[in-house]
Amino acid sequence: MGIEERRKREKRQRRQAIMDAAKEVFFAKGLLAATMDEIAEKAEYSKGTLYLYFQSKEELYLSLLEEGNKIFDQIMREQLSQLRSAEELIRGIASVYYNFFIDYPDYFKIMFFLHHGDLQSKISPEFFDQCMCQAEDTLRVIEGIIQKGINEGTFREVDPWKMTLNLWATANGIFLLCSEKEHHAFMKGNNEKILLDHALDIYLEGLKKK
Amino acid sequence: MGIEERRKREKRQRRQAIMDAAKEVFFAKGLLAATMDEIAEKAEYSKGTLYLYFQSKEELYLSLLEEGNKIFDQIMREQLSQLRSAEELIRGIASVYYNFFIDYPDYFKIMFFLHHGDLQSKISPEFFDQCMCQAEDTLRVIEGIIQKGINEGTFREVDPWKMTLNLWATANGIFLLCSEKEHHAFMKGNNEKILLDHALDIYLEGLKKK
Amino acid sequence: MGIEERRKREKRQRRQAIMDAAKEVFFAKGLLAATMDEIAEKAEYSKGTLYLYFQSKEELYLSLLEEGNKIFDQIMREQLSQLRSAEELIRGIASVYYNFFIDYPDYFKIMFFLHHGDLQSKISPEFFDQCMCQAEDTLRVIEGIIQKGINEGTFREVDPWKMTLNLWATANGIFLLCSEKEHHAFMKGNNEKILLDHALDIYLEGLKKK
Amino acid sequence: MGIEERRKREKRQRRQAIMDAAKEVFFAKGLLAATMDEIAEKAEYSKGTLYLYFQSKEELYLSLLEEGNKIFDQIMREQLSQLRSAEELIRGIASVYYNFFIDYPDYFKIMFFLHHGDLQSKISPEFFDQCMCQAEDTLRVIEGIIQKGINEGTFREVDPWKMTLNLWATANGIFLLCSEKEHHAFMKGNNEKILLDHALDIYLEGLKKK
DNA sequence: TATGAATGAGTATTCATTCAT
DNA sequence: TATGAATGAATACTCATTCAT
Repeated sequence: MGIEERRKREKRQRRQAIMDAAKEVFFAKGLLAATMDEIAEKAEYSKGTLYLYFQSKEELYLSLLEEGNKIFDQIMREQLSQLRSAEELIRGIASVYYNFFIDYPDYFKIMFFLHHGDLQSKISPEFFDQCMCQAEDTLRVIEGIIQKGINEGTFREVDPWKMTLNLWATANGIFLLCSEKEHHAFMKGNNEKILLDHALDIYLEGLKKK
Repeated sequence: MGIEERRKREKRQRRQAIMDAAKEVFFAKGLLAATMDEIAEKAEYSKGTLYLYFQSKEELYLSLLEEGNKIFDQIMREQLSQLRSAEELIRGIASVYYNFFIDYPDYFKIMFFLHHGDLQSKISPEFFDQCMCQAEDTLRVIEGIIQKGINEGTFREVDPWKMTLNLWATANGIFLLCSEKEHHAFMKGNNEKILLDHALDIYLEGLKKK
Repeated sequence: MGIEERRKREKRQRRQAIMDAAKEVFFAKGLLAATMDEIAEKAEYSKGTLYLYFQSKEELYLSLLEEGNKIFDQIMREQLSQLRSAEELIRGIASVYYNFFIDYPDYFKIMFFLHHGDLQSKISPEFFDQCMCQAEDTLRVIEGIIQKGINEGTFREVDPWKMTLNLWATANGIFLLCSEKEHHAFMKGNNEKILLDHALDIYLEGLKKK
Repeated sequence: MGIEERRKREKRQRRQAIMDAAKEVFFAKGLLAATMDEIAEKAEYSKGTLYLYFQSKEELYLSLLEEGNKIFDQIMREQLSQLRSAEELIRGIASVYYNFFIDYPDYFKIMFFLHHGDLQSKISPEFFDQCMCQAEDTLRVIEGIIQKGINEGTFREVDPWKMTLNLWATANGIFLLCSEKEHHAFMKGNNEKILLDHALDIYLEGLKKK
């Protein structure tokens, strides 16, 4: 009885171990430059074993994406239950996004650079769409919050969807900037948190009704 | 004398022809997936010839980056000569950046994705630094403009450097968003220009002294 | 006792089940392209189990050959008991060979293509000899029949062994031709049976004493 | 002037050298078991070089087939110019086929076992058809000779096409038999030539009008 | 200077075989 | 006895780089 369960659990664990190794390698090198050899070595399994769990390099890569999406989805949902004022909600969602970026930088970057390299040609359009839709669902929540702010008279009458895209683009731009340039002198004293908060300060000031 | 000159000019032209071919291929396929064979074919030179002008695939790639930096630098300088109000300057620089993105999408993306995966390990730190410094020079100009706005009493007393980074990150985030998601339903009716203008509207509204 | 017997019987049955699966796969794909995975799946046993019954892929393949030889031997023997005229016997044996080809195409082709490429290097010479000897025994029967025809004055004084080899080669040539070319226009209206009968007509006409 | 020519000639020679090495390996091991590594080693070129001349293992294999077809075609044509009696022509063509088998055993076997392995799936149907048609053209010549013999009153009124297929199948069966069994005791004193002549003796005796 | 021919290390993937349970 | 998990050697094919001409 327990034997079957144990096997399944162990199988899941091995699968996860491979994914963990893959995450490191894919993030460090990118999809194309990463090699199954290196992943296998890092996972401490033979290359053949990798193919028992994933049909191809691409499938392995995509499995990480899926995992990232799921994790973000869950975190999001937990936070959304605590509704407050529009401004607080905006800052709250930014905070969730920031935390995800900090806690799961690998996932974030894999998700973010999905487009890069030759994955696109090997990704099934269905899967790609699925990712987009998941993302849009989340963004629509933000749009709703801005609309709420407008309705309540807190915010000026801006286009809530444009504003949503601006917020998202800004957060991504900041994270990207910090990832790339974090070691550079001109970033001194600034990090994702500080810059994101600063951007929100200005944005919210610009949004508020006077 | 004239002979010497002609030779140099021809040499420069051949080098440029190779870079032009490389640009197309690198942009279409990315650094790793692009092959010297394909670049050679497109340039209508033999593969061997490529190595007379560039020591390696990576050097060829980097030469494009350098070129992009130079072009942007020049455009920037031309615009900076026409100084006006702080707000106009901010919008002006955004416009320059936007035009560069539109006119030279290849350069922009090569510059922008420099960090991602492939190249990182092969780039010489010196070269990386050089790029950073060039970028910082430009950003310091923006900082100066914001400072000017504050001094003149147009803008609130924000941290001009943080604001600069925010603006840059936002523009990049928007361009990236539009590149990746341009074909998706939720981007309908929005493009780089519209979103960038919208972001500036809100930012500038938030920046202005009341 | 009964237990022991049942076990042996079951063991034999499992062995046979594996061989049946192997037959399908080997015939469909050939020795090299067939995989133990596929055979295991078709046999509904694990790959490991296959190795309990057969030491290697090649041994499994050869076991089929042996089986084919045995079956042919048995059919042959049954027919040989009904001796009649030399011509009838020749046609009878051709008919047996034809029926074997039709009823057991898998065995036939495995036997027939034993020599080709793949297996040669891995077959033990002893096993190969064993097959040859089995074949020779059968051919000697045919030789005997021709000799009988000569002795009885039915056939001309030909070399009975050469004639035997001719008959065998002709039958094999026809079967091979039909296997390979059966779908081609120029085979229209002809098949193994028709061509074999036609060849026998001419051969027997040429053999008969005038 | 001569430089270009020399290059072409050398290129052809290198191509031929690779084909010669491939012939040996393919014949010894079969399509599937042969490796590009081994062919490269035998040809004394690097594996990469092979791919400069042939796009794939299969293309290399097929190039041999094509070569074989051409050679046989040419030999055939030369012999056909010397028309004589029907019986002589039959024996003449048999002789040509025999000589081809002796002189080009590699080609013969590659052509003959075209069907084997997984080539069929990778061969373009056009190419396959082309081979068939070439073969049919030759066979139609034999058919014509038999018809001629019938018309002249030399041969009995048999189906000339069936007879043609019989002759072809018999020759192939004999060559196959001799290839496989040449080292075996029961083949002693017999070879392709002897058996083919013997088969023709009987066939022609059976064909002749009495 | 320009070329095209050659190279060989590198990559994803497969599969017969082994072995602990 | 039966399994399924793991292995690693093998294989076709690629491509940046070199070099003789």
